[in-house]
Amino acid sequence: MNFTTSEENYIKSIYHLQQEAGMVNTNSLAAEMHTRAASVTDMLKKLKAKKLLQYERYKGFKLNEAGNKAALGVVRKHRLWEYFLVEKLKFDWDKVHPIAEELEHISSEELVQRLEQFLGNPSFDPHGDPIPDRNGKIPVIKQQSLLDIPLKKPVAVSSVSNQTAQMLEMLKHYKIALGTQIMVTKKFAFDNSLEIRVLKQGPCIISEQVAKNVFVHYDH
Amino acid sequence: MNFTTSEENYIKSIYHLQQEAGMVNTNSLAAEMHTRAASVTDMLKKLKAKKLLQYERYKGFKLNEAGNKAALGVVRKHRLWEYFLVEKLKFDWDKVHPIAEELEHISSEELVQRLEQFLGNPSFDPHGDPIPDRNGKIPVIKQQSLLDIPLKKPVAVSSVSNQTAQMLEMLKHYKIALGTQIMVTKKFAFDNSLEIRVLKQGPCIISEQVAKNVFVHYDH
DNA sequence: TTATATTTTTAGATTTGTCTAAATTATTTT
DNA sequence: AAAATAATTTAGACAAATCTAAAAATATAA
Repeated sequence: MNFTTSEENYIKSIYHLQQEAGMVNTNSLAAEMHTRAASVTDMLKKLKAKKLLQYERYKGFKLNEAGNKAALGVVRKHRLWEYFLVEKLKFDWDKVHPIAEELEHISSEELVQRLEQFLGNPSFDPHGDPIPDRNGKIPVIKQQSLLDIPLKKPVAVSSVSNQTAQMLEMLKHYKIALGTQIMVTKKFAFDNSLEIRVLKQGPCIISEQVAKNVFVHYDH
Repeated sequence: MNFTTSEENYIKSIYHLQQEAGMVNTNSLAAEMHTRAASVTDMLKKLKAKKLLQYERYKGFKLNEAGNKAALGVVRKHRLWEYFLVEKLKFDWDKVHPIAEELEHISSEELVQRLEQFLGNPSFDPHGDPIPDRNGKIPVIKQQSLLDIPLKKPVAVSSVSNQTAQMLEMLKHYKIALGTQIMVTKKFAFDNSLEIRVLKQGPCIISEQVAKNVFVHYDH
């Protein structure tokens, strides 16, 4: 099946909202996509006609099997291109998202497979997000928010869930990147901020909002 | 200045027709782009409004300085991506054109510059066509059609002007690629076909139509 | 449980790029 | 130079994706 760029963008956004928020509705999708509720309704009809989602007017909607598969295909392309941009073209990891948003719509299936091979079949993109394989299968790792890590346990950063340019800029300032080793040295009950120690850096304090979006795994 | 995909495609086609045929008119452009003359007229008005070409109704049209620069930007992206596809992703040279047609519309200027550097600043794409630099400057080499080469002079293939899949498939069959060393051993007056000797291959005969599109330079 | 607020959908318009068919301008032929 | 032919443009329509404003359905609150 072939999709327009616009259809792919809708499918991908629905997929992400279903993952992260669980709850998707017309307005939240419109907000996510910086468009209007009426436009969402229009597209939902088209996607239903293409049998990519269940949809009854006023009753909500949800990707079906085919829709999920389509979404994973776009996510796969996006993350492979991000990996390419960072690892091969040496872009900073906080600059690649908008470019990958364009590249993810290039249609050639052979291109994606050759790109994947060229990159060495990576499992995670530069933000730590898993790259689905050609069958849509996603690798999993056990990871927890930095907020939930006990004191003095060494951990390594495995992904960052908030990927706004602002967030990534801030992490760069703290010298926190994927794989960076971290230890939580103090927790402040007042505002849930954390004092952490970044490997080879002095201690620093990060807010609850930052910590919530940094995911780590135990490092031994 | 930013252009739509459609605008870029028109600009690029006008540029190519101006190079190769010298003569461009509404119908030939429509034919080149597999569209209708009326659509061409519509787009010409838009491109004129954007000051990319001279155009007076019924009087013909021609890219101006800005239009030429825009065209060279698209050609540059196309050829860099073709180089990437063949050299890095190991695509056959006769398969890359349609994919590069999509990739050439990715807008990031930084992407193009990093890609160029990653590829080692190549001067020619996998079909032997010159890659404009970031200022639109095109490298030149002295080359001639195989038709015009005297007997027994060793030459190397430098480019192929007809880049249809059919042509490229045929050259692959003859084991002729860029840089391949060739010698013309006989010319037949009857149909202007040539007997040639491809390095490390037995002699073979190619038609005038093929020879006309194979460009070579002297090889010493 | 009626009234109010929120969410979602429809109706109708707009933009971009395309098309067909008819009209206009230019070119060629006799 | 008039008539025939070819090239080009206009007029009007259409599809995709979007929008605004209003209507309809659902959810929440008094």
